[in-house]
Amino acid sequence: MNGKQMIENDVSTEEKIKIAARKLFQEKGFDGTKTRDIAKESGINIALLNYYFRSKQKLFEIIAAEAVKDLFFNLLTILENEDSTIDHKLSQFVEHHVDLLKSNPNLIHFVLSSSHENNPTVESLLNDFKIKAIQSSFASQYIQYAKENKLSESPVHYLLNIVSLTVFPLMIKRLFEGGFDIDPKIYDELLEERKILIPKWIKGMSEA
Amino acid sequence: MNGKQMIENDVSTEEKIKIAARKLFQEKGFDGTKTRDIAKESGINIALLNYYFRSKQKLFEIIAAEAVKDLFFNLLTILENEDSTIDHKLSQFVEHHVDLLKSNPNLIHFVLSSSHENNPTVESLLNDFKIKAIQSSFASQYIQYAKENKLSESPVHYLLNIVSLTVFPLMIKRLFEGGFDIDPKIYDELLEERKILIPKWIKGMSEA
DNA sequence: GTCTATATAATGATAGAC
DNA sequence: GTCTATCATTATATAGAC
Repeated sequence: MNGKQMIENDVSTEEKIKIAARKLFQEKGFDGTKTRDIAKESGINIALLNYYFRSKQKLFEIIAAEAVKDLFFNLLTILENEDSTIDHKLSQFVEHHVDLLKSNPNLIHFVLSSSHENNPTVESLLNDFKIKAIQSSFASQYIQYAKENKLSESPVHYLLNIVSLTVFPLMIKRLFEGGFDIDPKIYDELLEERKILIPKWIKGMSEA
Repeated sequence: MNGKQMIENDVSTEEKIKIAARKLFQEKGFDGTKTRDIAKESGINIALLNYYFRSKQKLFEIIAAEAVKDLFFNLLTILENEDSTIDHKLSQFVEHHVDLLKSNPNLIHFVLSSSHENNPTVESLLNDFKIKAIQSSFASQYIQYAKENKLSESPVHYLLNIVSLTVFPLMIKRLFEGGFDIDPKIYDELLEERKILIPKWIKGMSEA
């Protein structure tokens, strides 16, 4: 058995390429990222990229698929937890996304941009997720919750509000900090505060 | 005077190019848009594009600058109106942006993407706007308002919430409709409802 | 598996005729 | 002002040696 190429405690070439590709695609998008840049960033050459992934397009699709999963997989887990109340799911949703997007600020932008550019791979992955979410136990749990709490507006508003309040501030983090010499910690603290504030606000909104 | 090239009731070549460029840049970004595509879309050829705008880059900068202005110019007018209360400005803000982004759904995405990709032109335009907003009469008016209403949280949260609730649902309009056969009118009606609901919600949040 | 060299295609921009 | 033809560069992908 001398085929063992991936040494323990090290990173395989394939993974090196993926790491570089992920970084560049998420920063500059598909068209803005050149295979040469990926090769340089990962310390290999273009031939190897094609050896492992056959084409830039195929490599992109792998990266995009993983990004969608990163963004949505844990979300489904949260939504489908049968032992959790709607209120608890709300708290978890906010906490999870603030943490996730603080550590990977480009993730949402990448997924939104890719779907915006009518990327079929991303579109179909997003669609799969939407179907799963609608079919999940969360849907019926939420309907029950809305009845009990006599939520007057459409449930779509309720969900839109939660996502908007949580995700949008993470999307404009750079915009907020750019230009001035604002310490990134200030905005990070603000985001931490929102983990607690958003559930509180959502309550207040329903009662308004 | 035979130099009159722009015929009444018609569109100049320069404008034709800009219209095509605006559409494509906003859909596909700088790197995704090819000069040949712009030429084809506007019914002219690449040579003319360079004749009028010297380069793809310069054309992009013009389009990007106009997009930032479209997004922010009216906003400053709303904020700086001395005869308007904070509450009224809030209503105007929501109404204005729902209308603006319904008619031009790509505008925000384009501006956010461009700033995301560290486009210096867009960055500097956004920065100019931020300075103007901070220096505007709105800033002091808001501080006064916050005191009177004893708003407990940071004013940044207050502003973030308004923008998040207003803008984010417009950013994911396509995402929401895509995949299923959802009538776009449904989401449009939802957005219309938000013109009235968001100011109400914001009140409720402050009191939570 | 990894590299260098190269084929093939596309892209931005210009020259020069009309 | 507008066009066709063309150049120079860059990009993706592959061939073939090691």
